[in-house]
Amino acid sequence: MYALVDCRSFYVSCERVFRPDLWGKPVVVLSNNDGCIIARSQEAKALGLRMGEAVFKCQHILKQNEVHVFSANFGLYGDLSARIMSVLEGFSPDIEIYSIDEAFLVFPNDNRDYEVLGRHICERVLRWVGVPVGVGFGHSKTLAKAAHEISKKGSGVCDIHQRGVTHTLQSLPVADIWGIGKRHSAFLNSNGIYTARQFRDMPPEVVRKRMHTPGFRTQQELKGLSCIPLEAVAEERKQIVSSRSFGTKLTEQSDVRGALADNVAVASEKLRFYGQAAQALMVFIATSRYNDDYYSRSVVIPLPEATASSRILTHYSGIGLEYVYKPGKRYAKSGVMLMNLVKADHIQGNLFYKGACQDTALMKAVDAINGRWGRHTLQLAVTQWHNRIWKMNQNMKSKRFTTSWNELPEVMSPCVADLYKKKTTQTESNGSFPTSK
DNA sequence: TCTGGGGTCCTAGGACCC
DNA sequence: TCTGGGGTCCTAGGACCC
Repeated sequence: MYALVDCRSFYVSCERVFRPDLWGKPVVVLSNNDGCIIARSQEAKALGLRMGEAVFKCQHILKQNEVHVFSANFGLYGDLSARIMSVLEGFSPDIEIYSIDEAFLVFPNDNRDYEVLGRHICERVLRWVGVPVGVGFGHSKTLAKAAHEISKKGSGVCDIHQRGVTHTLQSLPVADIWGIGKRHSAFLNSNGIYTARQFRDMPPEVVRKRMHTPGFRTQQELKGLSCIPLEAVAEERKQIVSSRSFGTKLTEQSDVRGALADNVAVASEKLRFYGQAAQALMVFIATSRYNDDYYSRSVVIPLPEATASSRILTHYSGIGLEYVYKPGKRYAKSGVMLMNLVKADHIQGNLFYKGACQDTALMKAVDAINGRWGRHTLQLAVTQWHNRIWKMNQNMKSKRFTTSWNELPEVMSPCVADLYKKKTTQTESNGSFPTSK
């Protein structure tokens, strides 16, 4: 039996852990640069705020309804996610961490009451971490996902077999099936298929012909035949991307070069963390896609030898930039993609290339120092970190409550709060600040 | 004026091999 | 006039996920 555990409005719930006063109030979390909405509380959804909506377009709704707005704080979300996953591991050793806010668990298929189990999971995660979750059960991952969809409208827990699969799939729109995206649901709708049940009962040859292997697998899964196995051990990464929109549009090549160097620093740190090296590097830059003169170029640079050195990768990113940079544009975004990844201890030498220094010891030292003192403590001079004008806008970011000693939340017990009040009134005149926390 | 970031899998078709 | 059969590798583009 598969279980899917999914956090409710995950980023919003993370913010609420340290702002319990925001329960029941409309809250949204914004993308990097505070550009658009990427998470909404139930109350915010009810106001008609849409996923991915540009902030400047719905500013009036946010203001009128006193919506609480947060800049993205991915460090906080990642840390709370890790805590939730470790709680879930206590329920089953067979776990696949599917995304930052979702995990699949596998349980023996016996006669136990799975909805009771589901409620235990919800209670424990809420009590131990503070984030509400929902749980769906089914004999395949797709059925567990479907059960979870249904659980959102009810108590937060659903065993699709207990409720009756056919009956449940009948109430699920085909577009809400895991693996059926926009294109396929439009195609299905145009052929009179609106519900998950109708899709499940379509002739398999038709599904295979029009939606190929992935669509066929999804259909099999809805019949209770598990085709998508649990991936308990994460596969090796095939590519690593780092890209960022700039806080302000860039026109100088040297600024773009600095931003690219930072993209390389972020991506290659991840690369080294996974013990991998890249055989090729893609560089891309773009102006705003919403402008008429949208300009976007990319170039792939094969490297003479696989590497994980930020110094070498930054060098090649500069060469790539020469190819794609066109003067006179207002650049909005840059990025790098590390490709054709191999294990760092299995690098194939190049017969016609003398081999560059891999900087292994240097990178190890850089990562150790940055790990201890923060990502931008040591970096290449080309980044021009302290003069960067591409800095992200993040004007409403919460603190690093769980990952920085200097930003621990302060808690006051009621009796201390009373003392604090008294002291504050007493000392207001001379301005000295009470120290009790 | 202002609009995010990071991934995977599958297929068709071209280019090549014997 | 008539021109085989069996394969691999690579890439671009499409579709999907969070």
